[in-house]
Amino acid sequence: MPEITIKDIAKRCGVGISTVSRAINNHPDINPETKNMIMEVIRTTGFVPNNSARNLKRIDAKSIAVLVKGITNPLFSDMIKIIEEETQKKKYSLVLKHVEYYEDEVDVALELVKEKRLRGIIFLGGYFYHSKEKIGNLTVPYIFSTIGTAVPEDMSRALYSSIAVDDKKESYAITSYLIGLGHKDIAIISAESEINSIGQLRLEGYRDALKKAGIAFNKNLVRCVEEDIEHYSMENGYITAKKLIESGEKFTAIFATADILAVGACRALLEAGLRIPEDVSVAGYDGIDVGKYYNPAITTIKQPVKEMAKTTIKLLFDIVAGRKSCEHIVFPAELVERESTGPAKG
Amino acid sequence: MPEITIKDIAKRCGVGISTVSRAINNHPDINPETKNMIMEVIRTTGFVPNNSARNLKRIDAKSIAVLVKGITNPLFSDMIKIIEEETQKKKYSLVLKHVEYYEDEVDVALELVKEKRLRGIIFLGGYFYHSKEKIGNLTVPYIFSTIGTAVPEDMSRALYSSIAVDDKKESYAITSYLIGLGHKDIAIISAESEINSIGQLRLEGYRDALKKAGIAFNKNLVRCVEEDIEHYSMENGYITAKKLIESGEKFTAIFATADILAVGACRALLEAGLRIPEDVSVAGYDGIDVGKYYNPAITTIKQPVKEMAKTTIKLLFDIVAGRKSCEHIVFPAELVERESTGPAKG
DNA sequence: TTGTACGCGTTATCAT
DNA sequence: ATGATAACGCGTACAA
Repeated sequence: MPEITIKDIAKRCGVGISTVSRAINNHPDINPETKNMIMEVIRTTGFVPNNSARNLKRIDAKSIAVLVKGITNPLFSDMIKIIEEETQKKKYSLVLKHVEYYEDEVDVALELVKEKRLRGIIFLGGYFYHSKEKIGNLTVPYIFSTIGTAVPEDMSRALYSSIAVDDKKESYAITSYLIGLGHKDIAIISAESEINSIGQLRLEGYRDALKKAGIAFNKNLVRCVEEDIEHYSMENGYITAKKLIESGEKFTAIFATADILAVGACRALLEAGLRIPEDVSVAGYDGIDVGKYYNPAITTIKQPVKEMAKTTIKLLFDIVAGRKSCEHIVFPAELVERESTGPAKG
Repeated sequence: MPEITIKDIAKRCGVGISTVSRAINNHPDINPETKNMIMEVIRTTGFVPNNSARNLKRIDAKSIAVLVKGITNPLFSDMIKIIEEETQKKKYSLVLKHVEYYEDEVDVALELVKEKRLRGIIFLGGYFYHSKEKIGNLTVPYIFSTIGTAVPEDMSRALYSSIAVDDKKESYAITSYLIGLGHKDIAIISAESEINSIGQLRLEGYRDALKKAGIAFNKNLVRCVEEDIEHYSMENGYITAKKLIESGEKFTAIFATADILAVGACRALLEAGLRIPEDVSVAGYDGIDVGKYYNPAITTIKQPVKEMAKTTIKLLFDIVAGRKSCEHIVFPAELVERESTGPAKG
């Protein structure tokens, strides 16, 4: 297939290549008439400039990228939307790239930087066990926005920026809240078992809260989701809660480490004939929409997604502009009491 | 920043450029020793080939793309996952591209084809009012997978392929189901007012069903979602249902044209002290997870997402391989009766 | 205002 | 097995 190029347009118009280029890129020094003529030919001929060739030449791209690991995560949608808006305001273009779960996000970033001449990168999701040397190759500014992610503490903090919620602390807070309601047998549904994962951090907060209250830790109340299906899914929350119920282990509350798991857990409880919160209280984490509209509405730790997104993009532009270097910002989350939690039974 | 290129590697290794290229691309005719040496240098030096340059040269890309309009749509996640799997099996690479709601998907496709040398395209979401001439510029095979999309009938059917569910028919089916339960005052919550949108098609099915049953059409029972917030969202379902309730108009059932709207509607009903389905029945459309786990579980029209995705990718590869030309496949959906619908009151 | 010619980083072709 | 060189399509100094 003979792809149509800028040369063909030039020939057809009886002008030079550069004139066509000028027309395409809205350059000032070009005769409006010739420009119109050229644009007309381009329209009728259906010519589309080849981006690869453009990127290859261009030094100045004015674009940043968001690398998302896990498009399924509803928290990301809101963040992306805000990042898009702010990026547009700055007259930058945004490259949104979906990273497969088996891909290394830094490798993907490295490629993308060369390909698109990026000025900066935002990492959304994924874990970050990246060697210093590899991440050192990343010559453009980057930020780990760790909603749903854990940044290992051993990573040199001067090397990167991060925006995050303190998972351990917030997890501690909601567990303490349940304890305050009189609950002692609190089950936890956790999504990951790897070290430094958010699942682990949230689990730690839970343990700390129990310890503080002098409640013995019962490992039978710690339930990890199924490995072979999507970890963060209603289905997995449902299955895991169902197993918990059928195990006969006693509990009066469940802390699901994600709202999406909480929904599934609620369903399992309801199907077992248990009332929420009269028989069992359920608390979630994240603050996504579904928790608000569920019946009963689910008590949760709400992450300030919008503020975090705004801060993320602002920080990135500050760094790009040389106004700032690395920063590590931790946002407080909010405990939202709704209908799914109440005093412990009896 | 002095970007490191293949030339630098060649110099450093004391070999020719082409040898380095061969090493990178796993070409057969290269001495394993030199290859190892080169790869080692590449590793230590952190060299990453420039994709723009590669795409510019390459004839043979073996890649296809999915253009998604509306990442929020949970239906798409499942489809994408399957498409990814199948694509990998065929040793193709997949380019996933998010199209902004204000962008023209065909324009984006046109660019992408040139940039990435695509072999085929799958359109997910979006509407398709594309002029023949414009879409005629698309020289590679493409498929409109119309889950959540309407293909205008006036489009020359020989020009494109499509995979779809008959929105009108299925909408007719679920409305008839409600009528069969004795409902006469059935409200509908619809998401779009544009002609040929799925919203409209589903509305038509609803009207047809009423007509068939001899029930007068009451325009006060047709409620369109708010324009200024995300159309397909729980929030919008909630707001719209709330307005309906407060209007005082009488109804015993609601047909929400998307499960996600149905969830919001349920919440509004429950907050108004109405019981589901005793006072009001609620039916959705789509068959997404949340409907299954909601309380009450929501009766719906379930789209065979996985089968559709499999068929889509299979058809695309068949067309790419020249085994087939255009096809238009309509899938039957399934009416799933759950807890949110019951006999009409009184 | 417009056209010519070079180079961006890579792969493919053709010698060697 | 390896190296030199011509494209790929476009932007841009520079010349006209």
